[in-house]
Amino acid sequence: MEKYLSQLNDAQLAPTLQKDGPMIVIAGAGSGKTRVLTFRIAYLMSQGVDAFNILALTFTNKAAREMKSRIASIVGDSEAKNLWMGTFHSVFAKILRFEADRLGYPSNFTIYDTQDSQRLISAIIKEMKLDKDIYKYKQIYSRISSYKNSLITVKAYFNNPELIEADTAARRPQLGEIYKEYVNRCFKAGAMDFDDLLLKTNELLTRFPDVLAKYQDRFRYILVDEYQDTNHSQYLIVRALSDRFQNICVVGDDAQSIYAFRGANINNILNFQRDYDDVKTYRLEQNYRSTKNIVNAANSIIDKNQTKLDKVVWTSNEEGSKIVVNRLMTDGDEGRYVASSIFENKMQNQLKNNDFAVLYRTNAQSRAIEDALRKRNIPYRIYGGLSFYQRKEIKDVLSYLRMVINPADEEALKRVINFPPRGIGQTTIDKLIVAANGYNRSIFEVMKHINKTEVNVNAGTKTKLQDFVTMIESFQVMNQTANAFELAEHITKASGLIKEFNKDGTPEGVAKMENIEELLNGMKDFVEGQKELADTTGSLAEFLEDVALATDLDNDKGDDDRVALMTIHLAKGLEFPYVYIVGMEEDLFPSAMSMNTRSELEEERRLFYVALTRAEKQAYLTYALSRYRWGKLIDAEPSRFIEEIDDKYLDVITPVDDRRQNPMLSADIFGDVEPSQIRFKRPVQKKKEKPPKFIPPAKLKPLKKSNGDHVNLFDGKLAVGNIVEHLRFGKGEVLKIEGVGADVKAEINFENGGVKKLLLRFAKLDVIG
DNA sequence: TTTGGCGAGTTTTTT
DNA sequence: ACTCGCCAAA
Repeated sequence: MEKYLSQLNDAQLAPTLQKDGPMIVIAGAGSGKTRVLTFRIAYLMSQGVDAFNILALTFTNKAAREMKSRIASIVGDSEAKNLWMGTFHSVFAKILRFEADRLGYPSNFTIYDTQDSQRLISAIIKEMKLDKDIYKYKQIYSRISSYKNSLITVKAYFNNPELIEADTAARRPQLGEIYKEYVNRCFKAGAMDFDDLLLKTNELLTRFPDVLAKYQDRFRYILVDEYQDTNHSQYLIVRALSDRFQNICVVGDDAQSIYAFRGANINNILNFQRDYDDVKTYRLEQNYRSTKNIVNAANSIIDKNQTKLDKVVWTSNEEGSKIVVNRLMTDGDEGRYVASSIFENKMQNQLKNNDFAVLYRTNAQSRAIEDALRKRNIPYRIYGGLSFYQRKEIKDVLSYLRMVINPADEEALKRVINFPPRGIGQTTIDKLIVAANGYNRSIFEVMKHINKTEVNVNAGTKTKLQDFVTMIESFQVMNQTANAFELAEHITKASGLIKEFNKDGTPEGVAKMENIEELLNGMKDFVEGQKELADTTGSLAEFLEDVALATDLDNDKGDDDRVALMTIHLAKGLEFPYVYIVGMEEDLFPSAMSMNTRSELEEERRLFYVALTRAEKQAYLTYALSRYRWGKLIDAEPSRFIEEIDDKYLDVITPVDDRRQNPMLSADIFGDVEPSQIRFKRPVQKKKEKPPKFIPPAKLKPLKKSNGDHVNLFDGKLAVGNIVEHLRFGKGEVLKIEGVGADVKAEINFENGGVKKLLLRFAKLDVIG
């Protein structure tokens, strides 16, 4: 052990060696907090603490895995095996499964993801015949979510006139009723949503003192990473569990608190000293990650925040290069700049792709970067966004699997009962739901005993329902002998899913098949991987739980060399030699939705702090003067955060007074103003079209006249028209064109010289002449 | 009951 | 572009 401890500096050593009692470690960015956590756990074990008695809560399951394997390399595999490490959600999901009967849940309960929850809420709103424009399901979901995270149960809600009044004032008096029905339906479906995993854990620990005592006794040493991002629900769990032994070690950085929007409460870290007696406070202030320039620049930003703990992060690393700031004309230019800069850096400094990360505020920004990287043949990987497991075809397969484990699962049932189509329509499903509510049974049970019920459907439909039940039950039988992979493979065939996706041989269908293929391969790996680890079973139920709680980072095998693209939120805790922070624009970063209050703006500033402190050697900040948002090209202004950094840390390569390089910036506009005063002003500028790009056959619709870009279409045959709207969304773009012609291959010549090739399919036309 | 066409929304961040 | 919900026609 000694030889390991010698790797720590004095500041890191002190918290590592404090065995007992409550302690908080305020750890600046890059100060080695993971190291402290790892060595502290190893040290506890070397002091005779049983791994069985240690609980460590981390931010991602991947972080937990990595830490565990490092601990294993110090204390040995067999010792480390009994450690409980993972995210709040995954650890307490396991405990809840074990204790489920206390709460009246089956131990095989489903975990609803956000989409499942939102669909259920949407269905309830419809059933209650409420106006969907007032009761927007997404808003209702986030309202219910925040109630749950504040431990406001349905009962507590109805006992709180203020809440009812607030929702009534917001023209949503039925919110409580929706909440009540949602909770009921989840319960009957044997399902918990993400927030329930924490809420029900709290319920379990409060209602059953013997259960509380059991886990208090078990988890004698508790460590919590990223404590600044815990919400009220998580806070109470930690308090309850640590209450008996008070051996609680929390690690965090108030400057990196970025999850207030999902209920994280920065006061949890600010008030820790108040919550426990004799708290020892440690500070890790030496940064080992970044250059002086980056550390100092980051400090100069966070200084602008009022709410913070005293802490001075410093480093003895080299000075390093200044932070490069670059202005581009459009988001496309921004992408191309990032791609060529990465390319040059790679060539000049012999770097690998995974030395680079591109960070952005919103997932939608990844597109322009992707396009540019692809053109340059630079391999990349996007983290987050729509995850693999949320794709339609994957969720369809998973829903069949969920039905096998928990046939009461309402959302899974509704997805697959008529997909592929088997003649069970909406009317029938509605009747089943009504009956299920009436009998207080699950929909599946009602279907199974359809002949004993009063459900009014005709004989043909009854047969179809029974066939479906029989099919699911046959899968359940198979699940007793076959492994998860074999079963899934069988289900994709037997359910008709494969036939459905192969039916028309479209590229989309092929892509979907490939995804299903990938899912099956993943399951195969899972089954084989679990065989080697004797402690787990590799069961289907386990696979589904992993899938429900896995983050995108967790799936990263880290074995391929790619540039990382991700949101700043996802980048927390990671580090890269070269970091590009793109979209440094007002209304984008800081987000337009987060500038109403000081605390919101301060959270955005902390987010910027997190982004900048990911960089080890070099950081780049870029912004564009115009950018496609909501499908439209809009003007943008540089982010205030660029101005907040002290100039001496910056290398601004496109100063605004450099009019030679930037013909767009004309003298008339700036007049005789000093360059410093005009720093971030920019002239009004004409829209600029994207360079030529081949797009596959486009759907073209005649539109009513509007004043958009004027272009000519031409072809050997006949096609004339105007582009009236140029939209970009998701991964593609649409030209809305008004014109006349037949099905023709055409090119669009833009006035600035660009060319687009199109197949025009005019559906409805105003024929001229 | 199914199917296709139409219109609306998408873009704040996530377990 | 893509998904989702709604509507009318088959």
